[in-house]
Amino acid sequence: MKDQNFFQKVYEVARQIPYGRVTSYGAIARYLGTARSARMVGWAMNGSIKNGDIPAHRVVNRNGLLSGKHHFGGTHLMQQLLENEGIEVIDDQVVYFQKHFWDPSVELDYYI
DNA sequence: ACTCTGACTATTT
DNA sequence: CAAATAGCCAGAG
Repeated sequence: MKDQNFFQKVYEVARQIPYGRVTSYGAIARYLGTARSARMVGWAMNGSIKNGDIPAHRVVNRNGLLSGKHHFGGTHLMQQLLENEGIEVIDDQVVYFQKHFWDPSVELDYYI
């Protein structure tokens, strides 16, 4: 097992994202203590696909843009999933992103 | 052991 | 205000 700790944490947090909510890579990274490793969060999400059970579609960049939609295999699968959860997505961007934003550092207390 | 890359973010031009 | 650049960490070749 090595330190997949990082990935593991990311997976756990991502898994705890409530239905109809979205968060940003940076928010997760910050929650994990590695605020500057937002990219790593995305990398972890990449593994989350094969890992499964990870609602990566609820994780977008800090702008609410579906940056990782291309990694979802499909074209607009990510957008469709979000819309299916009641999140308005226009032009690959989450509308009222701030309103749907879910900050793990705040909602999940400060530790996992 | 070294280098490159990447689903980001903040800053500067 | 929009676009370009740099900084950043950690995994994979």
